[in-house]
Amino acid sequence: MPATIRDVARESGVHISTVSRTFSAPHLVNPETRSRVLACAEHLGYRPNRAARALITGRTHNIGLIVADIANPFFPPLIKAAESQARQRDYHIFVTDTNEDASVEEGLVRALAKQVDGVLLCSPRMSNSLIEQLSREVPLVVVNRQLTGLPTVVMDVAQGARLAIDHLSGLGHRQIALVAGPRGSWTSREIRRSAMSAARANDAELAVIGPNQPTEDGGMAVAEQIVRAGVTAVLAYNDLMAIGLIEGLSTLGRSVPEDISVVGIDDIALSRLTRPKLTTVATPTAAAGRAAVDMLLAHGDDRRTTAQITLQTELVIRDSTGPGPGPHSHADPGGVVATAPGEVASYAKE
Amino acid sequence: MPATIRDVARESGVHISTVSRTFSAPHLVNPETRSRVLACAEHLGYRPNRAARALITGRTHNIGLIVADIANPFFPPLIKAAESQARQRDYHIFVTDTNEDASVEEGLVRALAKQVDGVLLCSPRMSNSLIEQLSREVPLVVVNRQLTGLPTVVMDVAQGARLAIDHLSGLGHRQIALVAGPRGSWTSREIRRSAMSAARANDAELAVIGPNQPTEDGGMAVAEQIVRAGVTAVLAYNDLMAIGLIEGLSTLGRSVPEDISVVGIDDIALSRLTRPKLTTVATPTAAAGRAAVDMLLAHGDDRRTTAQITLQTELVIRDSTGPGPGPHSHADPGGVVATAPGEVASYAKE
DNA sequence: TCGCGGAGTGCAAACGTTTGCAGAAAACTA
DNA sequence: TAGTTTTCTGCAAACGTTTGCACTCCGCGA
Repeated sequence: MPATIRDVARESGVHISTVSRTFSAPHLVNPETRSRVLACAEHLGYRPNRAARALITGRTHNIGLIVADIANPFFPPLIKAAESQARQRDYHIFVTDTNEDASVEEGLVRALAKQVDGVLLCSPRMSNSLIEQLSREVPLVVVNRQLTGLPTVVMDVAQGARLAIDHLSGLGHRQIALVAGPRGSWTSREIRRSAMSAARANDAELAVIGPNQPTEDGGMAVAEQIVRAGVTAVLAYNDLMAIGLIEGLSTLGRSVPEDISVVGIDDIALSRLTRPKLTTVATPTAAAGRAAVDMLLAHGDDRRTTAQITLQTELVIRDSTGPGPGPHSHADPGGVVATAPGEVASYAKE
Repeated sequence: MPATIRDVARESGVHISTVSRTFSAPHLVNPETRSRVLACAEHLGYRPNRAARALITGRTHNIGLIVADIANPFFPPLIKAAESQARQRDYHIFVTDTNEDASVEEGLVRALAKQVDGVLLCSPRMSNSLIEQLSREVPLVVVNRQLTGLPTVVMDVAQGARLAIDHLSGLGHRQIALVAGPRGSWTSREIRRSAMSAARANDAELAVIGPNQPTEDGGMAVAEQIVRAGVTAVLAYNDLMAIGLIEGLSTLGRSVPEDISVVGIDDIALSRLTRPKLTTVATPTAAAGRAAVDMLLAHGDDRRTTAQITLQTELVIRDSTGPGPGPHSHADPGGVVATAPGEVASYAKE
């Protein structure tokens, strides 16, 4: 029913190849003919069928974007940035959600493989080897996990965790808990590794709790363990968990930051709106989205760039952290200036 | 490079049509042949090219889902529900975001048109006539806007607004403000219409403020106007604005609900986590997502169902509303039991 | 006058599938 | 046994594009 290239050709009295060229290589056709063709196309409401085009050219001009949980406010800024970056280059982003489920993830990549020119895999939960295998079926850029041999974009959460622990130690906290993220999360392991070494360096004890669901409920669920552990400060895997935890603590009669200090990670918009406002490690999510799109589109046909990008993080001190029982050091607990969130050009190369 | 149907045919010694049938009509091929073909396919890593298939069948097995703002927590539950509903029927959902921009919206529908079997248009900002025009280019289901002649899914926000105003009036509020949503929003108009008539019925005055951006910032931005208007209660277009507003009021030294009562709409997860917890009108977002997918897929080839579905809403009373200056009526301000959020089968037909 | 080159266009073969039709073989039915 | 149906498979034409090649004109310089 919709007009095809043939209809336009008939109506404008030229061959279909001329119509095709009018759209995909305008300089090859006589301006006069071109405008006639365009007029007919307009009149018939013709739009080139991208699927048919893809069949020939091998490029769909679509990019798949797979996230663990679209309801996690961490992702939307990344998604939006990726979308606008893609749109500028005449690409479309198709977003899908895996429900934090590794097997769904695999199926989605496979399903997407033939309909897109590449996939942005954010915060994957599947195994490294599976990712490597999939990367042979479709160009992949992995976000939030480092993986040799594949193009990746990660945030420097190790630095962030270190800053957070230093901050808490500086406030006099000696008993700190780390609320871990989901199983299979590279970021969670990275945070843990770095937080442990930072705690050791500060003579603090670090109790690791988890793995947990990275949601408000997940945070709320560990409140009791936190209280039982007797810690005076907590670093949570993400802001959502931190917020849930604060809520959970309050129902147990503990207040933040008076009784317990809490630090989140991500700096989602929400963390400015809760009471108390959340101290957190800001991650440049939008920049990550843009960078990922750039990397995917960068290597035109010479497949398999394996550039690795690490984006800086920054500690943002708000109201959910306060002095602990220990001696109050006056080491500067302030934030480190990081990659400006709006700056694409300034990816720090690793 | 990736294996095609021809490779499989060669390897298994049958014609390509047999391979094709092995996948798309297995009952037509001899079990023995079929298993041989499947083995070869497996071995070669063959997956049917959906684009090529779509060219012939005219069905892509994809559905486009366009939302105004993916960062608005109202949408994710709808998206997830739609995704899982679609997945069950072997369809994929492609989500895109318009940044609340009507012109982007139009472009997206057009771009999506050829790559999907239909589009779910959520909370559109464009004109009715444009929507109707687009619906001739691609099957459309409109969510959050009523439109004759097109299949639509809406929430009964009129009822919700009425319940909210009744609740506030019952608490003794006589000067109420309505913080409107964005220009072009059907829902916002509907709320306004209903709230005005409910206010009249309750002998209360209703000041309308807006249109506004439907975000935290949008809510925060009107705090001053609210204070100047001298109202004692507010109904906000959505929870996000309500939360922003509460924050804004607090920086102006007004506390909720002591000085001013605030009611939101949507019942996003977050509204349970802010302090005070938000009184709000719950909308069955997940059910809407499922219903929309069902409607799109329902009319197989007999295009153009024009069923209209209205989902019930429910008032959820939490901590952001309290007694006003006026006489305290004892009319029941309680919530109305509505469509269970998990129930798909129970869409209320209009 | 001839030859040459460039600009514009048409031709037809692809791309990877599906599917109506037809033929062959096998399995029934009478 | 012969006829009839069923089951399976192959053939070839689509689907809507892109693109290398070849052709025709036309203008230009020698």
